[in-house]
Amino acid sequence: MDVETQKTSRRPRADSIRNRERLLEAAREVFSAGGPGASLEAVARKAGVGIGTLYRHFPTREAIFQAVYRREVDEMVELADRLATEPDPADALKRWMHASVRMVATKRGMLAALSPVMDGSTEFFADTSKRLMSAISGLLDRGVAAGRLRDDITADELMRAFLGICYIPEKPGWQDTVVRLLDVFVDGLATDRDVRKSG
Amino acid sequence: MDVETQKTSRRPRADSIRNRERLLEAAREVFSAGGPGASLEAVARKAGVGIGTLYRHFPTREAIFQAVYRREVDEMVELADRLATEPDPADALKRWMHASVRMVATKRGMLAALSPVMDGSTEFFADTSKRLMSAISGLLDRGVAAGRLRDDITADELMRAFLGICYIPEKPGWQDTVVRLLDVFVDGLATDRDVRKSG
DNA sequence: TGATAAACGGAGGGTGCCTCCGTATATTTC
DNA sequence: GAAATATACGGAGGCACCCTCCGTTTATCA
Repeated sequence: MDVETQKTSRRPRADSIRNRERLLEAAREVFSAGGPGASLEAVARKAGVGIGTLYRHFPTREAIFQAVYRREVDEMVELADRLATEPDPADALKRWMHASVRMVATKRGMLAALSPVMDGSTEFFADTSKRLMSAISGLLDRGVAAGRLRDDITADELMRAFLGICYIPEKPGWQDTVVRLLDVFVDGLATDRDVRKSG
Repeated sequence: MDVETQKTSRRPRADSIRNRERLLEAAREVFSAGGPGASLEAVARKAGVGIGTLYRHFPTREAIFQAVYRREVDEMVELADRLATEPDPADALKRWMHASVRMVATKRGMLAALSPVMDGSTEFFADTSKRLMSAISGLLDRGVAAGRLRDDITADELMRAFLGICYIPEKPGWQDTVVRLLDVFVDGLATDRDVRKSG
């Protein structure tokens, strides 16, 4: 089962790896722009490969959605790790949320497209949301340990609040509103009111 | 413009009215079951009319979505009115939210399908959300007036909290979780802790 | 430098989207 | 009650997308 133990089989072909990469990049762009109605044939065209190639790499619509989503989550987790060195935990939390809002914004349609098909992907979402959770709780815990953030809010609640606030019907200025509300929320989390200067 | 003043033109044909009604009913069922991927031809088939008839009544995909959605909102508003006679305002609020969760649950896919197309419908959503708002604030105000609910939460905030809590990735037991969280929220709204018995 | 496993591309059959227009019928008029 | 006509109806047709299947191409291995 383990890839490392499969010495007997050939190693993956270079064009296969390259095309998979191109497809993921193209899908990210197409989904961002087109939302749920995005056509898989458009993705293949943008990637410069045949439609058959797309379907070999990602047998179902769900598979390619998930692959792109997983990549987004990776970036959010990485950003959280990078922000772990920030001097001010509340500020780090704000920055992480701001960046994540941008991702949620561009990927909103994708997530919307995903939910109806999620019957078989419960475990996939359990996994990714666990990773998101540990990213968010890393930032939160550090702030609590430093005595800079309240200790009566769990990472789970923080995530729910984050997603809930992001879930606002879009109108002009949408993202600004969300960012402001999130800042207010984090200000409320802070034990020290001085964080309010930023925004 | 007013229908009543149009005495000069013929009155609408009976079959037209009947078919429109059938289409709306069929659309409600198909969208509930199938989500955003639901086919308009399936709606026409279910309604027992030709596809052309569907498109004459609802020229765009958006139009039929909106008509169904408007009907749902009507029911939520009516329910709020009916609940206005409940003795316990907090209980009325809980009941309204429970029923609304059920609607959000079945219509989730529909709403998801709507958001990407919402460019031209900003004013439509402004209208319906205004009506939802007055329904919710009716229930809220009555509780505040009776001294049974806190007065520092606006209807707008209540609605945002309601929608935010509803926005949870679905997993088994999903709706139960939402109902419980909503109850907790309303309990928190109550000035008198005794309401906690229900649920 | 072959041999060949693996990947590639795109034709093709099916479905849905939406338009258009010839046909059918409900309403009105006489 | 019958003719006139405004109105609505149905579905064919052209286009895009979905997904499968398989003949062709090519990267790897010996």
